[in-house]
Amino acid sequence: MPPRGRPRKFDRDQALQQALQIFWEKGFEAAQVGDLTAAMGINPPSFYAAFKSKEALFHEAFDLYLSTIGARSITALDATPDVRAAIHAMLAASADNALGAPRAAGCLAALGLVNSPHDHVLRQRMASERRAMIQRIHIRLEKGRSEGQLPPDADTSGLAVFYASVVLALSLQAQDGADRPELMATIQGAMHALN
Amino acid sequence: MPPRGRPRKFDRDQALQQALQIFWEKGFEAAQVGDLTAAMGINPPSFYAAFKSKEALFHEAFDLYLSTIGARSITALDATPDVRAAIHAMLAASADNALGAPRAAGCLAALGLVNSPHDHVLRQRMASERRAMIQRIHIRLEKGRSEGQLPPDADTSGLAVFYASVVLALSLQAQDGADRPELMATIQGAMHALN
DNA sequence: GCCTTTCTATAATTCTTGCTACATAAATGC
DNA sequence: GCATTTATGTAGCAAGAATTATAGAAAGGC
Repeated sequence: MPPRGRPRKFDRDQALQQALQIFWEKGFEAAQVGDLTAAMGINPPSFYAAFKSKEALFHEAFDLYLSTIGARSITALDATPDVRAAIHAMLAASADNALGAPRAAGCLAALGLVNSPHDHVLRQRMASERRAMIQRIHIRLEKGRSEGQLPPDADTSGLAVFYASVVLALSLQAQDGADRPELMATIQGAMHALN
Repeated sequence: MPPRGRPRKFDRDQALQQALQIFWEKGFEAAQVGDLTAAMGINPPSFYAAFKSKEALFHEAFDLYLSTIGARSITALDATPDVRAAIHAMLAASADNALGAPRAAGCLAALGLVNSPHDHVLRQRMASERRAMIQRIHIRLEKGRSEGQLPPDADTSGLAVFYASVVLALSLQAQDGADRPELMATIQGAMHALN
């Protein structure tokens, strides 16, 4: 049966996607509620009734980002059999995401709230996501080593930190308007660490 | 002869240095005028009389940053004879700057105003500084190649983009609380691109 | 000594921005 | 039909932040 009161005139999921675009393009702070409601096609009261607050909306939008856009590089990392190819595929997916972002915004997880206070909840969530990325890369490298694709004495944890940093750098470059060849040059340079 | 009216009770240069610390630690937007005046030990009217506006003050503080802190990596880059050692010295200087920054803020030029609108004057100045860094690295690599320290077919412009991106990544990592060993691992990984 | 000039201190003022009150509309359940 | 529930739209509130008005203080010039 349908819910009790007057039904929504807008689609919540679609509005969330619009909100993600705005957050991604402008960042959390620069995206103001007026921008969001305009893109979502709703008014402030509907906004707050459906999403609680700007911060809560960002959490939801970020969930959506991770499960769709962000998941691509993780999939590339885990689903590619050869470890070098896997790292390359992850970096290529990151570059694609950065280039496909609205107004060259780079990765939302990489750059989100970078200039906010350290104790900001959302900032800490971004940082925690970045740490998780280091972990994922480390695990993948360890798997590659155990399969004999890397030398036994490879510094996998150092390499994990390095490749995570390259993902961040790709986003920063994209924000500065770098094009695909420039990002590819960065990836190519980074791949030498595995030779 | 001394200037006409009542003399300042504070030292302008010293106040500027304090302001730089605050901007560096918190970023342009998060550093509010109250934080700045508190650190500078002055009141808002003195602040505005001496520095025009928060934005003008940031310009001055950034000048100071470039000519002191930022200059260290450029000096390291230019003053080291061997090109590989020069790149390594530049990265090490960047890591030092990032680690020495107040509250692990990373490089001011690398991360400043990253989440601000693209048309913000200060943001564009940061971006322009980052582009200049790519240029400097490129020139240094070209010099090294002409001196026979790099293979004749080395992709110096691609490598320049890559190493500039590593500088950015070091700052982002430092903001997330990375310690020296982690930054050194990133540098070590990056150095493989020159082998 | 007094005028002019420039700085200092307290206390607003103005502008932005996230958020909400209020009145109204559209659905369900009895 | 009427009460209940939930959504919409207009208009505005409240808090925060950059900036300034006003009065008074400290120097030089005559």
